[in-house]
Amino acid sequence: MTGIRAKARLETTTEIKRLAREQIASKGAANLSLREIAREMGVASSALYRYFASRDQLLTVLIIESYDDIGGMVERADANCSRDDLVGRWRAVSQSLRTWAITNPSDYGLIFGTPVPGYEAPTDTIAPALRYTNVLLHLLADAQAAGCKPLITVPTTKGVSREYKRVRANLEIKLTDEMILAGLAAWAALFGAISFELFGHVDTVFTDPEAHFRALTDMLGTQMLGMK
Amino acid sequence: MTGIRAKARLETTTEIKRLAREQIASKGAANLSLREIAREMGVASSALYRYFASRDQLLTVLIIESYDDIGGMVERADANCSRDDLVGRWRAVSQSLRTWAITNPSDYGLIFGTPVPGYEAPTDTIAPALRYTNVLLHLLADAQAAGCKPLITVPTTKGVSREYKRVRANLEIKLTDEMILAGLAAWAALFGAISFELFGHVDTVFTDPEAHFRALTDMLGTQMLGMK
DNA sequence: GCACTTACGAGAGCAGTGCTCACATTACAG
DNA sequence: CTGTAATGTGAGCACTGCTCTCGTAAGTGC
Repeated sequence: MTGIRAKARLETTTEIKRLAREQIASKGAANLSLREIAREMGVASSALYRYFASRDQLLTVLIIESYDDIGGMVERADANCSRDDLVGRWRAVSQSLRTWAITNPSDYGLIFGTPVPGYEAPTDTIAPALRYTNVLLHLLADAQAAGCKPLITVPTTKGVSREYKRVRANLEIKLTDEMILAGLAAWAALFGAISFELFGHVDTVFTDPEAHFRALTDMLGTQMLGMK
Repeated sequence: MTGIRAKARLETTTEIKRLAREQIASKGAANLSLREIAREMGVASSALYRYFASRDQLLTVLIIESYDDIGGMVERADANCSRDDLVGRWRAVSQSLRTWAITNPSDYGLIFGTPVPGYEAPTDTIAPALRYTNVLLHLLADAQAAGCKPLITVPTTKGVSREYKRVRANLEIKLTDEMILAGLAAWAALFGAISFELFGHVDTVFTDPEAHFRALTDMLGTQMLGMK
């Protein structure tokens, strides 16, 4: 395997993925057609199977790349802020998420939308999927270290404490129950709002969804980061 | 059109829908196959087109029915509570939503998941889609009438106020900006949490997602309904 | 009760899909 | 320079949504 073939292979692979993304964007993931990709590339459809074992595998690769893309985006947005500007970091992170989602709606749907039936996310997707989550977790940890406390707290039941204990163990970050709850709430609201906007559940109501999104995330930030 | 044919038609129609739901549940909406339905019914595939103009139209009908189903569910949950027990109503509404979503995951995906590509939701779906939304809106209105104020408020910008003005006009309910923001935040968090749970983004973390969900909605209720 | 219309189902057919396989070609390695 | 492994081909299988023609059966007006 000298350079020539390897290079050609890489080029063909990326070209396939590029055309696949194009198709997904214009006609949706469900209508992704390998034959059409082949047609556009002026090649026999069977040739594509030298590069991807199946349609599903192609989709998986695209999903992993999307996870990495969004992860990098969020990491960069966070890194651009001064470490102790927690509110600013939260704003940057949430804004970058929404921006990415709007710029790549089909990729967002691929990740956060209805799972493809019978499609079991391979373990390869787990690590990339955690990248953006880790950014928020570190933000929460830093907030806690800085003495932030969520504004609203509710009495936690035994069951919840047990669950959050498990979360703590999984994450190796020792957040308080209140912080975990606040973080998960903000997380859910964030993706709920983005999904609503993207999947067309609010488009008849808002003309400027970004304004609302800013107000929403500001509120979430206030709740989550509380008084320092 | 005397009874006999009309009755037969109704029966066939419901049977088609039943089998379609079965298929969607087992293999996903994208893999819904009219031919397979026909096969299971022991009938020619073309016969189905006497009942539904296309696969998309069948999907639309199913979506509308799901909207009505979830709407009725939420309405009943709300109606079962004493009118002035606002916290209880919020709990009932959010719980019933999650329960419905978990009981009918494929229907939830149909409504709140990635839209089927190229599928433009017909106007017929708008009215049923508003049923469950109205329940929350009336809850918010009652809360405001009872003197509730959201706990956390953020300074609203001009842009947001303008947007919320439009919301108010559309809804014919005069909620304050703070109430609208709190309501939308709770709404987003609710569906974000349910989507995460259903679409498998948290199943590695929680063993008892309901406990967390309860804590989450309690917190949202506290924020939204505040001090009476 | 009879003729007419309408609803319904059958089955062939079109264009598309994912995927497989035997076969040729071509680039690389020893 | 020869053997091997990677690559592309094109036919083919089984499937899909959907259309069209055609025969039959059910309901309707007189």
